[in-house]
Amino acid sequence: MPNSPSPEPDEPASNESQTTDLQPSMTVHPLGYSSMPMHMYPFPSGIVPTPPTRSKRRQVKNACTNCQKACKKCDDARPCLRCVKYGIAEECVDSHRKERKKGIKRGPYKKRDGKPFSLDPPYDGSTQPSIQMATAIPGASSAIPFISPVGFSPNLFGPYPKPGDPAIYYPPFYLAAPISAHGLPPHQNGDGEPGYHHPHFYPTTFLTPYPQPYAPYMMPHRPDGQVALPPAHLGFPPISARLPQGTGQQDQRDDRSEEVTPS
DNA sequence: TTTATCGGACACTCAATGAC
DNA sequence: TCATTGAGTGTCCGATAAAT
Repeated sequence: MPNSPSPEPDEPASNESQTTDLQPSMTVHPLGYSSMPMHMYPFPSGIVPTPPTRSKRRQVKNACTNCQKACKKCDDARPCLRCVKYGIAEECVDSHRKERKKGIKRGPYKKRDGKPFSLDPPYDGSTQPSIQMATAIPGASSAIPFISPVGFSPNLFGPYPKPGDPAIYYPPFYLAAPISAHGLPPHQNGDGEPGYHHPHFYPTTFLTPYPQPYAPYMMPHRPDGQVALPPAHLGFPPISARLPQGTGQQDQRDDRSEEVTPS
């Protein structure tokens, strides 16, 4: 049986770069996508980087004990999404990592034919990486200041950027107006209902005013039991107003809907 | 049909090693 | 001292089994 109905919306391995994954490719893809299937990537057809090279699979530094035990994808948040989904958030704790052995003798290293390799020609600034073509979407900008969700380290969304690293590109789909199943923004789809309940439009649930890899319903809870939400001045409706009713996540959305108050 | 299990491919870390 | 190598270890994909 295929895995499709699996409770884990994991990225399929088939979407990941087959190991042409020499070091340079590690920085090709923007962060946050590692937890999103490639077919959901917000690149308009024709702009999607081709051939469909898989991005390197990214791993969390430390999976929780539950995910580790289940051999399932975890995330950096505690509780992790999987534990929250399964209602075992209180059991979501970092697994213990063994200490690496020291003093192991290693044989003489062989040199790899001379020079450092590079898959890509040196970037001279005159051309844009194909992935950045997504900025061609009207109204979008790549100059989006990164805002970390309340209570979350910026590192949660990136490969631990270091000082001097180039700015991380976050695709404009985070900013684009959501399109409902009727082709209208939420609340305008003709029946007065939020337009986010069609599974074929699942990607729109990722629309969020700031870059983060979670669907809105996946927004992690803060220690006070509420969930971080974008500031109201960004003009986004409360998440509770644009999510399907009656899902397993409903309770989570409800207790944070009042978190957004116009300022 | 859904959920659980787990083998194994892949990713990551970092001490040992080698070049300068 | 710094860069490179590659073994050790962890993560999690995806196939399969079991449960419902």
